[in-house]
Amino acid sequence: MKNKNSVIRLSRYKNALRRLKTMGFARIFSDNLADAIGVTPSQVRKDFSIFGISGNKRGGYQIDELIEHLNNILGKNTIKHAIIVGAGNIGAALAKYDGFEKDGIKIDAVFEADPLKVSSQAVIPVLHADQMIEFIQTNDIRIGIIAVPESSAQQVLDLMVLSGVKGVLNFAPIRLRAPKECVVNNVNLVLELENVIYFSNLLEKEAQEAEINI
Amino acid sequence: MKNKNSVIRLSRYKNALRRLKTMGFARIFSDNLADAIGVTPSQVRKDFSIFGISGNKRGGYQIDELIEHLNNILGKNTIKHAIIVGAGNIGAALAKYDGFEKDGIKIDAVFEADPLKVSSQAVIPVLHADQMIEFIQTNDIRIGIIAVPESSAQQVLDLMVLSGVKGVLNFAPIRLRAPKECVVNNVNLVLELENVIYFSNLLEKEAQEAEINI
DNA sequence: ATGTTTTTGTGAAAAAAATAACAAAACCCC
DNA sequence: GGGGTTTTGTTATTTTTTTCACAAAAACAT
Ligand SMILES: NC(=O)c1ccc[n+]([C@@H]2O[C@H](COP(=O)([O-])OP(=O)(O)OC[C@H]3O[C@@H](n4cnc5c(N)ncnc54)[C@H](O)[C@@H]3O)[C@@H](O)[C@H]2O)c1
Ligand SMILES: NC(=O)c1ccc[n+]([C@@H]2O[C@H](COP(=O)([O-])OP(=O)(O)OC[C@H]3O[C@@H](n4cnc5c(N)ncnc54)[C@H](O)[C@@H]3O)[C@@H](O)[C@H]2O)c1
Repeated sequence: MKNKNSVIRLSRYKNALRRLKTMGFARIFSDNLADAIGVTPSQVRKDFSIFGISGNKRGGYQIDELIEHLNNILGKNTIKHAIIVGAGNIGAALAKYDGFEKDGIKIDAVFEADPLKVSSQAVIPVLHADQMIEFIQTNDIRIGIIAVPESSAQQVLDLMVLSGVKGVLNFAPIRLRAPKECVVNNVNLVLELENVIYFSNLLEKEAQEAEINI
Repeated sequence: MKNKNSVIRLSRYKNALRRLKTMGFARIFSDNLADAIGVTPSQVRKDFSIFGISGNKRGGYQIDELIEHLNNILGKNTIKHAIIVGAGNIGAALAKYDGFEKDGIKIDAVFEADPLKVSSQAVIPVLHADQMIEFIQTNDIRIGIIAVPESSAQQVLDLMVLSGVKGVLNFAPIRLRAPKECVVNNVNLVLELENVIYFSNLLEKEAQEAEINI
């Protein structure tokens, strides 16, 4: 898929822009934005160029306009509805998190297999897993978050796809198979941490070698 | 940084291998592994080639040997100690998660600013944030996880770096600045979800256009 | 007005990553 | 033990991503 990284960066820019806006900026230059998310100014302009975003020579970009534009590209100008499956550690944490709502993503419900964890009167209702298919269909949900154990993840995904879900964020550390009409994005936190460990080890090793070569 | 993606995939391979091993395999071919994590067999062999991992022509790879080798490269043959800062939604979820320990990562303590959340007798003790620096130094902690609000994240990182932390996994949705001797890896879940939304929208759009062009 | 400075937008170049291609080794079967 | 088959390991090729570089537009100064 071409420009995958650009899209990810667009989200980052939007994020940074919101912060910069609350800091009182009305306009922004490619190098401010670059600095805010840690890329080169060229990269910023290139990304914008790819998606047809333009600013003003010497005047930079109007923040409000830019955010609007980014939201349009990212399909975020209408509220997006999503569900979470699995009301365990991570599922519950996500359900309580207010950062999604701030970004126009509304978690409509959580689905859980364990009847003891069901609580349909909560702010974000926790419903029984059996109700998931119907809920997805009647509420036309397109986005799902999988927070169930590895062993049930594929099964949950299959049900989601069957019901009409088109995009999934998966926390189970396993590769899920989906038909090509459904996007699956995996978040593997162990892997992320291992990665940190690897690169920090590498840095330490390099530092030691540099010391020897003095 | 060169080969960054290869390193990430090495962790994936290791993960898949553990699963394949419990399924009874003793040997594995590049195409099995490729299939398990969703890449091409060439990619698998290329990755291994880069890190000097070799198998047997026609015999594939001995799983145990391979895991051992990957662990060595990833610096995982000794237990890695880490701390979490912030005992909120995500911090608590991570502390309870058993997936880290399975992978040789031990969370030694959680640090929290709110005295009401401190509970030093818990399985993984939740200590007061004031004790962090000393704990890191006396226990020689190199890895930290940041699970505090955006507004305190940079401050926490600075303290960590000061105390000797060399690698950080950050959940706050903000770019943190670290000196180059400390690696910072960001996990931004809102962004991950936005990404899913973008690409699923794209797919739907493409599907619609394809329909028109029949 | 005219020159100077700043900053964008993009095409060209470089770097990095992924894929393909295939020789060589290892095994199998007869 | 020779011919066929499988699978690695690596080099070559292609694709993708990032960076560079600079012309042109806009703002400013004088
Ligand atoms: N907790 C973490 O910090 C963390 C970190 C990284 C990855 N993960 C992954 O996230 C997933 C969930 O982790 P967790 O720690 O929240 O586990 P958990 O056991 O706390 O929660 C899982 C929940 O899913 C429910 N469940 C099981 N099957 C279900 C089904 N078919 N339909 C609906 N609900 C079902 C269980 O009843 C349970 O409440 C796991 O795959 C785990 O590997 C978790
Ligand atoms: N909860 C989620 O699902 C989720 C998802 C994505 C991102 N995040 C991010 O993760 C971070 C934490 O989110 P959360 O939902 O767990 O928030 P939370 O408010 O539940 O938890 C934050 C905790 O950090 C503590 N804290 C604040 N300053 C501290 C300091 N200096 N030292 C130690 N502890 C301190 C607070 O007392 C609180 O207990 C935030 O940056 C958030 O944006 C959370």
